[in-house]
Amino acid sequence: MAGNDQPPPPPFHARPTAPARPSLALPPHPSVDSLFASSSGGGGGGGGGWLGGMGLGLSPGPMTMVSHLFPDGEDCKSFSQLLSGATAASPTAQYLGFSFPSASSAPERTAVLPPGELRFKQSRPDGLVVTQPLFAIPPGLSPAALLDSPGTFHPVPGHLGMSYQHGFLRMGTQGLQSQPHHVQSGYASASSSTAALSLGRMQFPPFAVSTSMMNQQNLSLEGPKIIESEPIDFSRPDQRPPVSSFAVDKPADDGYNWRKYGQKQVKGSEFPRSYYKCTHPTCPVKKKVERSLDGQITEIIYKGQHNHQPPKGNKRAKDSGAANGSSDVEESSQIPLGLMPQDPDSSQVTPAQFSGTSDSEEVGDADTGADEGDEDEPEPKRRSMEVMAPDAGSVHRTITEPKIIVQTTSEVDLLDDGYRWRKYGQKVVKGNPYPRSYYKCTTTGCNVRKHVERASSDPKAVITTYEGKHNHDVPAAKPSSHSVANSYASQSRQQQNAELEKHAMFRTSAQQQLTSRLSLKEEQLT
DNA sequence: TGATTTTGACCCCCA
DNA sequence: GTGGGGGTCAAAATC
Repeated sequence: MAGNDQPPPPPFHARPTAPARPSLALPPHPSVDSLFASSSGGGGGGGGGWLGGMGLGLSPGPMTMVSHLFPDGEDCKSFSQLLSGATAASPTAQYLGFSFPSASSAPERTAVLPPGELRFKQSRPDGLVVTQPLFAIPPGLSPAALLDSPGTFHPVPGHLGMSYQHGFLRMGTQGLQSQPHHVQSGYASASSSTAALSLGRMQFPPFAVSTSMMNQQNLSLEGPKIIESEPIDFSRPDQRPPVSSFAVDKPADDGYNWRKYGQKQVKGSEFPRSYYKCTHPTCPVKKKVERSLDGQITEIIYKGQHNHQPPKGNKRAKDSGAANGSSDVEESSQIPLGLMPQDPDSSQVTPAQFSGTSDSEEVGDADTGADEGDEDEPEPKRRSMEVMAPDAGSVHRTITEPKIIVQTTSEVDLLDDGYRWRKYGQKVVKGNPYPRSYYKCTTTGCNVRKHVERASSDPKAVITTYEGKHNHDVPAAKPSSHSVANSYASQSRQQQNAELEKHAMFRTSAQQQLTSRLSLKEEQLT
């Protein structure tokens, strides 16, 4: 009995946790390009619909991108919103350092902070959309909680730094929503992972981070700045920088046009499931998409096989391409967020396909150069390739996987994070005179990697992206001139590890797959 | 006005 | 046979 007989779905915070569902999204169509051809039936239509472009060529990029920006006068409680606002208009916040701890999938989205520290609840901003600069607050971070926490969010004057990363920010914001939802879930959603938020000198404990932040490719620094200024009182509308918004509400853009014909709260899942049909008259293909509150696609299941070619020059593609200003976001909205670990049960994802994922992490580029020649291609497109390994299959699954830690290291030792690393790659990225470097933890058996990227405008501004979780303790401390910085880093590490430790048990097989694939890739490189 | 989304209701499968 | 749950329909709403 569905529908009418069903009692209204319980509030998310009350919903039962769902088991981790490792899966990989494989659009039924092999054409990578089609993935990016913005299509999807989305569009016009009334009602609300899809929040942002889900990844996978997708919209809220798999994430639903939402478009609310802080309405004037509205009491903004969303930390992400606050940050977004600050970022957008206030130089003060132009250099906010975010530190996202590694990769383990966070089974729960509530990060318990030490007494006196911020407590990031499961709440996720509900569809925050900022034009730019976009600031990403990982889903799982409770803006409300953050702000409500006494004495927690007080940027140190002159140290309120924000990593001004376009791509990353865009990605990150994709899933943000304006209204925080306190979701209590034990579901090890791949869409979240622990992460440490670093605000200036403040090291916030791990919190859930959406996979939307996982793609390193978007981590390019564009004009990071460190500005000395008074802390912003985000609670004051008058101090909130103006921000514009745009709405991105569309289903996964995989080159085909889809029409949503239903949505339902599925038992056992904390996320609503949307049903789409290919709009082609005779095409039987359908797909089910589950999205998390922050708009991220947590799962996509394709059913059937297209019996036609992807529409060319579909409306979506045309529209998205023309979008001014927001086009960037739109574009990013189509970027699959984070890793799309292969479904352990699926044999449809090949290593090559997966490499696409790595590609998005740049590591892939450095390692294999597989994307040589694609450099001129829009990153979102390349990124989508990772996920889209469209194989006309009957059922494909996808699930986002958090995994990258992004942290600006203006105040933290650029490379000395306590672990030992071996540089295995470096790459010069277009538009950035400084090469991106790739490191691998030297500890045997540890597959953690990190990618260090310097801002083109300020070599001191670095984004370190961690991938994976250390399976060992921090090596004996080594002398460092950055004692202070390291103390923060150390503290952060401890918190991260503690959190990771806590989440370890929830690690999904998907992540294991990821690890194995990374290993494979590494082997291929060597 | 047409396309698309929303959403309650209905249908069907299965334990 | 019954009820739960997933999938689909279709009117209404929206753009």
